[in-house]
Amino acid sequence: MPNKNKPPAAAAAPPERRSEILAIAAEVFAAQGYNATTVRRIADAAGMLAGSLYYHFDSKESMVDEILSGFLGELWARYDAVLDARLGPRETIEALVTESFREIDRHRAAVAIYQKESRHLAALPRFRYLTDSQTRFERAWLGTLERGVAEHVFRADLDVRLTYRFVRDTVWVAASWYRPGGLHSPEEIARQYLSMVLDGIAVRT
Amino acid sequence: MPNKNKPPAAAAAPPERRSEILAIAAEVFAAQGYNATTVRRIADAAGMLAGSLYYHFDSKESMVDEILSGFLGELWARYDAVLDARLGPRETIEALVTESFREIDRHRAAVAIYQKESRHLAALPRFRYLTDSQTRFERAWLGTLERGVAEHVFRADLDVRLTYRFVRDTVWVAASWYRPGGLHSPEEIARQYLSMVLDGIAVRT
Amino acid sequence: MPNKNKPPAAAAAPPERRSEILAIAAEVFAAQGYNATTVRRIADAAGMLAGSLYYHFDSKESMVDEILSGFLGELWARYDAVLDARLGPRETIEALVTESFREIDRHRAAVAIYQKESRHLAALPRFRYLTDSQTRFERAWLGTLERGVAEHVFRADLDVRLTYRFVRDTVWVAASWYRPGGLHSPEEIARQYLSMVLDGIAVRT
Amino acid sequence: MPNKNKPPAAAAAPPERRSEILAIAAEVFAAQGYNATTVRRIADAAGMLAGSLYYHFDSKESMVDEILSGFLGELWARYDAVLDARLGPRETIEALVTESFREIDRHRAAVAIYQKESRHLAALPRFRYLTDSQTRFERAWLGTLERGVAEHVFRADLDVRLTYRFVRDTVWVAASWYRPGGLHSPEEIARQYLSMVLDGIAVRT
DNA sequence: CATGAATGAGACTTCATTCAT
DNA sequence: CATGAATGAAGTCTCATTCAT
Repeated sequence: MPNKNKPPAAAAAPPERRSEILAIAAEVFAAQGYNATTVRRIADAAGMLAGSLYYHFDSKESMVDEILSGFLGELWARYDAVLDARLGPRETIEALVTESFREIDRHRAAVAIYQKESRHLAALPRFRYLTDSQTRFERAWLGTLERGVAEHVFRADLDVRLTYRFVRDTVWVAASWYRPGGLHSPEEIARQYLSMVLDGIAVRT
Repeated sequence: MPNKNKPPAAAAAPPERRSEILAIAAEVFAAQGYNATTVRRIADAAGMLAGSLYYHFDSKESMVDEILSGFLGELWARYDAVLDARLGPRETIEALVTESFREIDRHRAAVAIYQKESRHLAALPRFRYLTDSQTRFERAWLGTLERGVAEHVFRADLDVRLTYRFVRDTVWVAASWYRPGGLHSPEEIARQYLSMVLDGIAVRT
Repeated sequence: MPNKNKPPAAAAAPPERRSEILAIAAEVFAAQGYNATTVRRIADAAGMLAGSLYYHFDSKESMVDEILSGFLGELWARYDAVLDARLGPRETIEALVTESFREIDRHRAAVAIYQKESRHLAALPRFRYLTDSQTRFERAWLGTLERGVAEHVFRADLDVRLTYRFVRDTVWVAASWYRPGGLHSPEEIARQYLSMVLDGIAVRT
Repeated sequence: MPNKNKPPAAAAAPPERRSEILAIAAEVFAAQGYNATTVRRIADAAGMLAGSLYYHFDSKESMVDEILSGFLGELWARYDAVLDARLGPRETIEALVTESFREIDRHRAAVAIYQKESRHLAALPRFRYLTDSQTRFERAWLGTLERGVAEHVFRADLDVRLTYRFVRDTVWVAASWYRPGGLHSPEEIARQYLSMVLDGIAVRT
């Protein structure tokens, strides 16, 4: 995935500038949308000329690629840790949601891009991993919900598939309004969100 | 004469072809994103040449404009009817959510566009009504939630603003997966969704 | 030169509308320039749709053609009358200038178009008569000036060719500011102009 | 960086290529008219592709802008020098005319463009300076002529306003036929022209 | 005679990308 | 590493023109 033109330097000497530019690019992509973002805008923000970006990256596409695959790689490391812990359904959902909001906290821009551009990009062969990830995603969440229903932890009268969609979307869309360092910590947001989804907003009678 | 200075929303005798094209355009915009959609793609889908679109519309921009303002106009007619009925907080939320899903059913494409492109477009003066609408939107939902808390219908331990965001997003994001004529009627989806949000997915103990 | 699609009506029944439209077109061409004038603008001014113009005329080009050839036809009728009268050089110049300003008074728009678009249009085969006219033009004026020098009516120390150019341009450029029905009659303008060119603006010492 | 927000007239270190292209563009604009000149034609003449022009310039419009404002800037520097010298009316007219023909000699293309396109372009806000310049222009010439009449240097029986128009037009229209390096130097043309305007072409009796 | 709708060529412009320096 | 200049494909839009009704 790294640039093919790059000198074969060892990982010991990490190209500082590279990830710096990537972070800038992510921010701009998130703010303006991938298509609407010109390579020049990224370069401007990075303090260089458009052409100079091509020393570091193959193409605009490979920038988002790196941004998204980086984010998904990290996300799955956390998700897998949760899933491998074989907690109960409710606790699994809680952990997944919490990790999701933490990821939004760490990689807000990447998540926003993922949320907005996933569908377009998935059409390109190079981004097949987006679809793969979504499949795994669905399996994990849907499976947990179903397990919860089977174990009488979640209500049986709900359409599991529908519930999955609601939950999935709400978590990720949060990336569009979340601002790191704001009033709420990711854990606090997760708690509030879980409270709503698990127990409802209505007062119990 | 059909072009230039035509009121974007209404017309005494709506030229058949116009709304036909608009529906097609909405579909393509929703599927590919506004920026990524070329005028030629719309024309192709409408069975005409790109240039011919400009007999009916001033610009690509004015097409989305008409799509979005049409959708918002209709939406607010329904919302206002609900709000004017002065129901209780829970019933108001139920009615708003139901109307929202109905609107998704009727104007899926428009809602999807609204969801995805709102932020970019709102930067243009011509689309200021998007921001205005969002403000009214927030006032209506937030107000109802707050009233519910005051009247002990909704839980007091939830952050109302956060809850508003969760609810708002989830409803509209549904436009990205909803397919009219699918398994669930909008009313059924609303019921499921309300059940989750109001009472939670966890089994009561 | 008339439209080939026109019903073969006799000249006895002159198509009123035709010359009406032509006058409007001339006005717009003069104001905006031939290239910058769209066929729709002419149609607007004539109270019809762009397509409808093509019932009366073959093309935008044939409109200017008719405007210019009509103007030049009339102009040469007058010029020829003057030249055939075989006046003295000074009187000939006076008469030509006077007729020119009269023509500007009658066909201001056509003259302005001639002045501005002549060069472009002359490149097209159909407008060769523009070049022909200019040649005849030069012959008439230059000849008169030379005759005047030979007969000691005009100063011998002036470059005749240069003088011709100055005189020619000044007369026609007047079309760009002249407004029929203004303060000065064409004859008055001609008198002022001739006074300047023939006797100079300096006080004689 | 050469693009966007660059002062249209001056630059400390004028990029070679830029003014080269500008000179070519001026030539083409003058020959074919601004509207009729395609950006591709300019690019062809400059030996590049149409799109490449946009590295140097914002738009076709900003090219004429730079051409015209450059020309007017230089012209006014000369005119101001003349006016500040506070010569007599006749000498002032002589100096202004001479400077004008010199300017035509230096910037023939720009003058021709100014002459032909001034009116259209002045409608655009960006070209308001054209109107401003024309106002100053009128003030300078008209004022000098009036002073001349008051001082009995110019004939009192001439309409000053009309004379101003004749003189103004004739000088500038010369740009449409003048060829630098031709038979006559600008000074020679000015002398001939002044001789005609000041003393007339008729032999004194 | 005129309308309404469309065509098709071509205009200006944008932008990712390349490459010599 | 970065710049400056250019490429070439593609995009939005304009406009003269046509034609069935």
